[in-house]
Amino acid sequence: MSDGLKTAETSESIEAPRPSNFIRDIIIQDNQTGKFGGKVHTRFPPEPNGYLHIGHAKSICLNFGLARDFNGKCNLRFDDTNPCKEEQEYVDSIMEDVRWLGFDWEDRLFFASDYFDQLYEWAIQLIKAGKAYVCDLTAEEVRATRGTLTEPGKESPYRNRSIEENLELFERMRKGEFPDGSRTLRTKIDMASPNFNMRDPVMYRILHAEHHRTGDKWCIYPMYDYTHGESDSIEGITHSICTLEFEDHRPLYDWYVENLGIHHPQQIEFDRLNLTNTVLSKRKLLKLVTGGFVSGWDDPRMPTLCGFRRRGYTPEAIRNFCAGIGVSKTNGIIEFALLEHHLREDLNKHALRVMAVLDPVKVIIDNYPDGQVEEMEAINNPEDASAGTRKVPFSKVLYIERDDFREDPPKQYYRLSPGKEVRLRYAYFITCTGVVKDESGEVTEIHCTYDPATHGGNTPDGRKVKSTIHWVSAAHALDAEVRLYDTLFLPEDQRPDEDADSDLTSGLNPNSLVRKTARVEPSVLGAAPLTKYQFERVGYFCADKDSTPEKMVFNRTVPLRDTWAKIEKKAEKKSK
RNA sequence: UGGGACGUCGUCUAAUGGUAAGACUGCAGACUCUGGAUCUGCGUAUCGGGGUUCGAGUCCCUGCGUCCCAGCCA
Repeated sequence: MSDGLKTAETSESIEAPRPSNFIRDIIIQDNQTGKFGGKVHTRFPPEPNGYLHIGHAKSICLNFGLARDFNGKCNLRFDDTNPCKEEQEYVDSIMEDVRWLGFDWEDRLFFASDYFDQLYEWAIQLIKAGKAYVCDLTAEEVRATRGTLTEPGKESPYRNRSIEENLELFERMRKGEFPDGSRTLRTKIDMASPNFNMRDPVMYRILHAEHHRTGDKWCIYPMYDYTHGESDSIEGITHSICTLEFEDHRPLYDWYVENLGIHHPQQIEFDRLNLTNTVLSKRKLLKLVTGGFVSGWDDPRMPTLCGFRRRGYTPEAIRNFCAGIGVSKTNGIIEFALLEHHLREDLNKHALRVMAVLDPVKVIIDNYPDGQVEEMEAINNPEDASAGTRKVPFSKVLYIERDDFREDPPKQYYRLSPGKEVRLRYAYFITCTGVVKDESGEVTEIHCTYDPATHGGNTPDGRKVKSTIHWVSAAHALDAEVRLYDTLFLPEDQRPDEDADSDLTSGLNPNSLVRKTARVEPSVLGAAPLTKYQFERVGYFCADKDSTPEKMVFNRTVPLRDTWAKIEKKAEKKSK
């Protein structure tokens, strides 16, 4: 069956097969009927008024992915019709993020503003056809005459101006003879339509504002509805994929290309991404940045692509996530855990293992020679033999994780405790012989003995130990700042995006960022920003852009799954 | 209460008139020099009511629920 998908000849790629979805079905059908001559041409059309977030990633993967899978093309087009909100900074960041995600628009970088001249010509064409008119009503008056959900609107008193007068007025609008908001060019359709978008929608508004690309060439700017379909048409787009809220706009989209008599792409709507405990609305993200609630668009707690990148997420993980969630028209919400699943899956395969202690307590190995240092061989990535091994210094005084020792161990706890033996990863078996405490009762030193025969962590007598813990040599470890992230919003609020005008600030998690000084094995010294590690038994970390050889800084990308924490939590619940 | 769309495990997606499947989550276990990874097992779903049909998640009727629309934003 020829369904337009890559055939054996072109699909040598090892990428997982993509599940079908209703949009692929439409394309397959279009290819069979020859609707677009078998061509598939999509576009990703961001407005440059903010940074891209994970929701955009879904659209990017969809549009570029469809083009790739059906041997088509995908354009990058900036929908820059509103000079008041759009900036070059956003254009630059969007291009960087699309590339980082792994997609390439080749030579097809476009701007809706590239089409302003053509759009203007077409507007004149519609005026001449008696299908558009200049309206002198103010914004308030237009609103007042638009009607309601159940009542039709009223026709504008200017609706039946002569074509000549409309032409002249529109020309004078363009020349800048009228102040902002004093007039609009409106499409003459139907003020009684049950669809508001058809009640004589505005095509052009007067805006004496400098545009980031066209400068002061224009003081009238086309509206989204008048611009989008024509831009698609100009670029030869076949399938114009957008989110559900534009469903009501489709009749207008169709109206413009039909009445202009130009190529008619097919608009298809899909469900936008919602993620639990995450805010994706542009307005709210902007507020988080401008309100100083985060350090910027790339704050590692932000769901922006640059935020995820800085946090240590990989493009592969995000792409796999987008492929995994599917595409439909159901308005749902994806659990954040699914994103983390794909993240861990990728990081597990690629991140270098290293030992770091986040909450250190001193261990002294009483029978280990003073001043002796041994280089222990450690595996860099058990999932990837080609990553090789490294040497980690070992000595008499070490740090281990405070949580890896219990003076009074609960049931099922099999790490270090008095009289118990554990393995120090890649080093020796040690047995706890006693502790030293301060006045407050906190353990300050754990004393142990080691078994010299267990060098490297192996036993000649084959004896087993229940637990292997990580460590660093006190004299050799680096002090590094680690930034531990939790959700930006209170964990119990699964839908912080739901309420359009929620306060935001009251729902913020005060513990979303915790800084600590960790002790890290020396091999990480000088790691470049974005270098990814697994701090063994703790989590995945990534060197931050603030990191320097003098002061290393690591972001916790995501913790490792912690089975013990679960067991303990359950036991706690039980005892209550 | 006008119009547009959508209702399948806790979550997301599939099944295109013919055994309701997969992933994530959860639970139980195996294994392990990471309580990581891996492996095994378990569990839960067709919004309700009618109808058509040998057979309905799928088609028809009807009810209910959810989302979107009254920007000179996109």
